[in-house]
Amino acid sequence: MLGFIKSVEQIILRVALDTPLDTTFDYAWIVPDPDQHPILRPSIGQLVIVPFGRQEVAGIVLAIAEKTDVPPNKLRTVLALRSELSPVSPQWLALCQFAAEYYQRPIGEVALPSLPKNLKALKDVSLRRGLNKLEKLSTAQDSVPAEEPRLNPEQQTAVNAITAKNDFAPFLLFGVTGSGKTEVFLQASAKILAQSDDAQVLILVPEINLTPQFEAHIRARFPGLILATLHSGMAEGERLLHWLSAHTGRARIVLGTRLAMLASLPHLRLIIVDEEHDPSYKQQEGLRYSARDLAVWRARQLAIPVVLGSATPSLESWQSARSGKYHLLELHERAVPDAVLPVVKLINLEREKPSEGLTPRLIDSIRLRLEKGEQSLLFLNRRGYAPVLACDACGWISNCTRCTAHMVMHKGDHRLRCHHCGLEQRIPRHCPTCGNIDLQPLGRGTQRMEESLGAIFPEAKVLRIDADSTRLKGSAAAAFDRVHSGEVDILIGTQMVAKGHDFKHLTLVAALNPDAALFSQDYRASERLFAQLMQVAGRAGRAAKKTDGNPSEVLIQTRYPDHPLYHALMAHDYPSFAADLLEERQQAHMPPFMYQALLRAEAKELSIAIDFLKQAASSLHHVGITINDPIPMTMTRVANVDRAQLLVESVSRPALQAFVKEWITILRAMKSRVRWSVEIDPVDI
DNA sequence: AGCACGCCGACT
DNA sequence: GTCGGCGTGCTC
Repeated sequence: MLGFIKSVEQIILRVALDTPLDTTFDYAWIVPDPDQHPILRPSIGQLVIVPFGRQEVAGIVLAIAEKTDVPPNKLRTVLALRSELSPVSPQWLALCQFAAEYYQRPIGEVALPSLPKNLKALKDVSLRRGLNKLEKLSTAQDSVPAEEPRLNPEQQTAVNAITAKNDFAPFLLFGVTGSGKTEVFLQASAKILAQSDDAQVLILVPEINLTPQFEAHIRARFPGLILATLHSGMAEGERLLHWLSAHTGRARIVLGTRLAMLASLPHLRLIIVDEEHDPSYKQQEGLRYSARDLAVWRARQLAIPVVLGSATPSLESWQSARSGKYHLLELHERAVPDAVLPVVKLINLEREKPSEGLTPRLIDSIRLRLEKGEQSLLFLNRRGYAPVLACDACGWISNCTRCTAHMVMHKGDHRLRCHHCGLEQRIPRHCPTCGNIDLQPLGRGTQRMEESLGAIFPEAKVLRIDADSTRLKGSAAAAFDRVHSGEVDILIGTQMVAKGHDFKHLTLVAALNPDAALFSQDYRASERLFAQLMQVAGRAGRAAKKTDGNPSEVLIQTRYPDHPLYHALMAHDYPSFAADLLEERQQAHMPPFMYQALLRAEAKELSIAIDFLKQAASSLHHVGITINDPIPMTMTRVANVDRAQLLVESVSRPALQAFVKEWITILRAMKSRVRWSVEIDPVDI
């Protein structure tokens, strides 16, 4: 009897769980009797199901120990070991560990949310199903790979540099739209994949809409390869399958958005971040990580190359390239056949009065394109019909009752809608305060523009692409297809239309009202505006030269035609624009010459949030750390919650890290009822 | 974060 | 009489 009991061996598993509690959790694992079962020993990186309070949750084994400090009456036993799933690698755990420390969150809150839900399910049926499906994925392929276009010398230099050595090497690939960055990505990938028969390449794009066309490129070029895609728009079953194919090493190329950065990739040999400047690489909730920054860390850890590509790099990356931290690869020419840079012209709104938001010159230009059978793209970064509804008689305006924001008029479904909290109501028939029935929409959104265009050009096919018109799954792709097919004459859209798509029949691009960003509170607004306009301008430029030798045209309606941003844009001169901004940033001690952390606080009343931040500000002082005054956020109230923030700065990243780490401990101990969070390297301030 | 327990207000 | 509000306490 005694002998039998002695043979039951217990070991301790240290497990990471998805909870804000900043610890790991110890569980007992009873090693089954080796006489009856094959020896089943858990290993580090294995997925387990454990009891946690009254719940049962998934966790990851971080360590295995002989004993624990947890009192025996509290120690509970692992419910199940997902041994059919190979453990995640120590390198992947190290990536999560790094992200957890850098962004000041427990590791479980990094590692577990990055796994597909079906993997973490209490029952292992979906995992089994996924693994079965994976088995059946065939690599057999009979189609012939599309031919590799010849590279121009600059592209060739870039490919050679990227693939030159088996070591960490960060590259900034700088080149305008059409300069052939994609081709560099594809051929560098091809080389890396050819170097070993298990190598994996990770390619990140800023948004879901861009995955299909990149996917098409990859499939054409690598027909025999298993490609996994990872983005937030996937069904859970599909996501599990793709994640598994990456994790097991079967997928050789993984294409995805920001969240793909945290995929398990055991044989990762190259990371590519396309449009690296794009703000969507920064997660804006939960763990607020920068996928681009993690890409560079992960590449260093694995001693592999990483390529950041952009026509308008982030100032952070540009500065790193200037300082020699990154290797700059430049593509000057438009490598795509028949492509020339579009001509950028400004239309002075002070001199040319617009009607319905369109100046006569712009209307003439659109008409000209219509007559030639070419497409026009109008860029207006404001969805809805009108940003606000107002009463002329008493001054009432359609403010949201829960936010510091206007409710936007949406004409189609006859509603006022707050874009921040989702509050909706019918458009009132008369003014809620004075009863006046003549309510006026103020300003112009894409819907109203669409309506005006229809009236001015009744013969033209007008298509609107924005978040509202593409709400249904697959409708965005369908809309873009209609543009590609040439069926559409005039395209009106928000920033959704600015990214990625090359429209072959497009020869006119117009920015209708970009000025607002010039004088924004947010010092990054002009950097973003430049990138956005450059990007939207890049949509044009193929068809015109082919037909009549004229380059495509970009028209910008502005009240500030002398603004340096527009001049840099006309000259297609990102480097001098960036040099000016960097000079300003250095003078003003702003990023990338300064590191920042932001403490945000939310409360029912602003004063409560501010008081909390004041208390936080005085709770800790370090040499070399600047603590600014608490300020209400620009949009103070969202969904009936008041928000304020406190910026902390330092020229030293480690000093800032150390400060924040200690600070968070103090803030937790304050036991305030205020909801707060700390963000490292914030982008919206 | 969840989730449960716990003690006070307006309802079938 | 109870359904349910959210305060606070705990999670190996």
